[in-house]
Amino acid sequence: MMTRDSSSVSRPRERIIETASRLFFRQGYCSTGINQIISESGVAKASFYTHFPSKEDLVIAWLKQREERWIHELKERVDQHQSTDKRIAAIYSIWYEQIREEGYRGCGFINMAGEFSNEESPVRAFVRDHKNRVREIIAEHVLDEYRAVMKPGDFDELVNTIYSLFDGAIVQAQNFMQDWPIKAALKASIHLLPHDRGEMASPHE
Amino acid sequence: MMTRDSSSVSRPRERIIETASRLFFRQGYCSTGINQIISESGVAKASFYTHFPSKEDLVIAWLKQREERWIHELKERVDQHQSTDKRIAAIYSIWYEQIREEGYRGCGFINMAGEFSNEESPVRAFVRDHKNRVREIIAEHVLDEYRAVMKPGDFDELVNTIYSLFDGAIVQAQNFMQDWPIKAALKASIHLLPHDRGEMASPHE
DNA sequence: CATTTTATAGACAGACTTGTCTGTTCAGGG
DNA sequence: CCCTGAACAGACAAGTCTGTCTATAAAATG
Repeated sequence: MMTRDSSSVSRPRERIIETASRLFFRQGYCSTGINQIISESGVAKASFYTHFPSKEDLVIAWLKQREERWIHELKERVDQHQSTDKRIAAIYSIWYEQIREEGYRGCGFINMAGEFSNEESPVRAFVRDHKNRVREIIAEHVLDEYRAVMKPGDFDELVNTIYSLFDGAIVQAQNFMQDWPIKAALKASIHLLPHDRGEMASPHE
Repeated sequence: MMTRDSSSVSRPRERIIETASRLFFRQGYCSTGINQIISESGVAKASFYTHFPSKEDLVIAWLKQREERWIHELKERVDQHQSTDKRIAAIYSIWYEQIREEGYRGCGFINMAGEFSNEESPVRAFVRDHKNRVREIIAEHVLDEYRAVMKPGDFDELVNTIYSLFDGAIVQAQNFMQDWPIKAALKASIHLLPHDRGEMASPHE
């Protein structure tokens, strides 16, 4: 077939990660072989193994890159808005766009973790750390204005709940290949915020 | 090794499904080979292929059995209680028990679906149907008393939200291997019910 | 220009995959 | 008692997998 990714525009290491990104995400870890990765990224097998000691090292490298881009994108979208409502909407906006694309595959991190049953595995550890970082963004960039006016325990619980709702919506959307889980979760998240909650009339912003 | 499942107490077909249940759930679909299944269930390869035309037919047969047991268990637990609050707690009680066991692996259906990227695959279709049936149980066995007092659209949205929260909690619990997502989701689900709840009754547009 | 690094193609090893096939053993029913 | 059907063991086919190795070519660097 020879479907070179972007020929030789970028250096081998980048080409490999870019191809792995596409294939691991679309097909999953087990169902993607090294041979497909090297052939589609137009790289020799030996070159592959000089850059990555093993297949698992590659998937970690990919997750690391994905994490960086993802956290950056998330912060950028959230920080564009002042009101908590709009900030919550911002974190959902990414998924709202993705679900519209062909072949939606949900959260790459969750999907990868699902294929590694050993919870001590580096992949599982990385995904756990990633999810903690997203959780922190929700706490510090999205819901921060509630921290002062709530008991610490209640605030943490609010963060956890909104985060569970978020991940649940992503998984459900992947399952049904429809966007109603995203919509419902967004609405419910705003509804879960404590006090006043007037349907309209958002004073700030 | 010869780790026969339950020797020859049950007929081959049952032994195979029981072993597949354990291995597919714990290790995943791709990481479990036919050879391991036949060796651990103490069955000849030829016997396996007379009962199941292919590995995929086996995983479907397993999911079918799991579905029946699961739906049965769920209904039984829910119907023991009268109040909606307790009924919601009942659906979480299963997971609350499972997370305490060694090697928690979350929802077998979600995990399987994650390994089949082709959304037309029979496995994906089955999981989709399963999730719809669980959703129906939430609507008809858990939240039914709210149906009459809400606008149909609002009721559906409530069901969807509580269901997303449910699945999200399972996935998060699997990720962190802790039970706080279950606790938080249970509390939030009850909080999301309309009427009297906490501060005031909001018209909920 | 020479040397060193880096990438290439592709053969190869060895283990593993699903699935087929042959032949044996054994229990139940006529 | 014999015969049929089901389960058994295990070799085998054909292909996959990850990872190693050799040998050549290109590019970068002194």
